[in-house]
Amino acid sequence: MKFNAPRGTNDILPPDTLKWQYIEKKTHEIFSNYNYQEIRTPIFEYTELFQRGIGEVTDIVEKEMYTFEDKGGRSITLRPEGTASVIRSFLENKIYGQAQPTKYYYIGPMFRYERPQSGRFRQFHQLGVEAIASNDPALDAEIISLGMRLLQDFGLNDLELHLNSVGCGECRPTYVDKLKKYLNENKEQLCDNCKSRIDRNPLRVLDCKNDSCQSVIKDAPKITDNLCESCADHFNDVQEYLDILNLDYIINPLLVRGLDYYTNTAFEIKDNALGAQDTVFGGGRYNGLAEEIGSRDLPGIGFALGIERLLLSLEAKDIELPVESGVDLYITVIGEQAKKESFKLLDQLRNKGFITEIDYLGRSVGSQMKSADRMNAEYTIIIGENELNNNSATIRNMKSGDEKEIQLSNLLEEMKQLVDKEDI
RNA sequence: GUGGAUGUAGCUCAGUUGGCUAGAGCGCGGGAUUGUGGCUCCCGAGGCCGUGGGUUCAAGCCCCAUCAUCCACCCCA
Repeated sequence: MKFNAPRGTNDILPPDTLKWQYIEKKTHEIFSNYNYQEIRTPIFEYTELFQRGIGEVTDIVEKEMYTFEDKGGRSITLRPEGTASVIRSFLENKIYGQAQPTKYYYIGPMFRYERPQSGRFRQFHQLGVEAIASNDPALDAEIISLGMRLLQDFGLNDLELHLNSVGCGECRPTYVDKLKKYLNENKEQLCDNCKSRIDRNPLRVLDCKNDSCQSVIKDAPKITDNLCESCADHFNDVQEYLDILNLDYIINPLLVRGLDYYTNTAFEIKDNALGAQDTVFGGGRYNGLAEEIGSRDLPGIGFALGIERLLLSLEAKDIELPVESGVDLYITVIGEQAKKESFKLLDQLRNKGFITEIDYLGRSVGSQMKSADRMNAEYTIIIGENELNNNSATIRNMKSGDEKEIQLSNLLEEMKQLVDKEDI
């Protein structure tokens, strides 16, 4: 074995690709239904976009980016997430000049340099939405319900929705100061990691799993008790809209998100059957992002869903996506002459829309039948010397084993009758 | 970046205290049926035992290194 796929990357092979196609198809359907439109941005961007957008002190920017210099000496980074690119595109293309809000969705690969583990890869795939230029809490609820609707359509009904508000530029700094003060007072009980986080990123202390830290966190001031009036109102309204939609949620004041641009609403959908990486999708509002990477103050909200994690979640629950594989017809040939006749027939059948296959390995009749069986062929069309002489073909129903010989001139018509295909 | 586990056939895995040509099941190919799949039976192909060193008369097994995979931490999708 000479080559491996690079660490943390995966080949997606048949029949798994069918699942991916199904997910993509459903995504297009459902997102369209909510009137979100697809946007496709580059896989790489100038590094600075992510540094500014995601935040210099985040883990992503500090240690997880695939950054390189191109031949022109520019610093380029493979996108680690989708939102910064979408907002950049929105601003660059002056979409703000059109009727608002703008509702986009995207689907594609993202890249982060991390040690792979269950549910985490260096190249992974997200589908996500962004609703830009409105601060309406109804949109927060719409985004969340859209994600839940997608999961529901895949058969996932029992995932936990965690909801929080992380405040805004007004109230968060005040809260962070308060939290810092509290943490410093209880510093002795915190793990080393958290001690150093008090100054660097105090919100992160909140989701430390260390037991001793947990006991400190339990009585720490909660962001939800320290929101300014407008943030508190927004948070209440989001909950009200979620209630209207009958969506269950868990208020989780400890939920913080690792990207700097989040404001107000933050949410994660977790599947506790998943292990350490249990967030299937997560997102929130990012009212400060556009100003950070552009010059306009534009609100926005979105989520990103990890396709690999969605697949893991389905697997954990033994849910099979309704994907179909196999062929309608398999042509079994006996002899060189029959192969040549059949090759024309193969083409005609395919032109009529039948998924049709033939042997390319010169194998025995038995083996050809076996192949037909393995491909789940509905019918096998057998053509040998007898049939050649009669200008006919023998068709065999692979389920019942029934066979009959029919004239080649009637074959196309006959197969239309027998094979249930709506588009034929 | 840190820690733990694991690398033997296409896949899942056996392989004893180191001891002759390295095994099974499944899958794959052929045959039993000179033109018929699923069940059964027979035969067959396919292994630098992850890689490189070392110890030994002798290494799949012991030691070291290295690479890869998995899991966890950090953090996130």
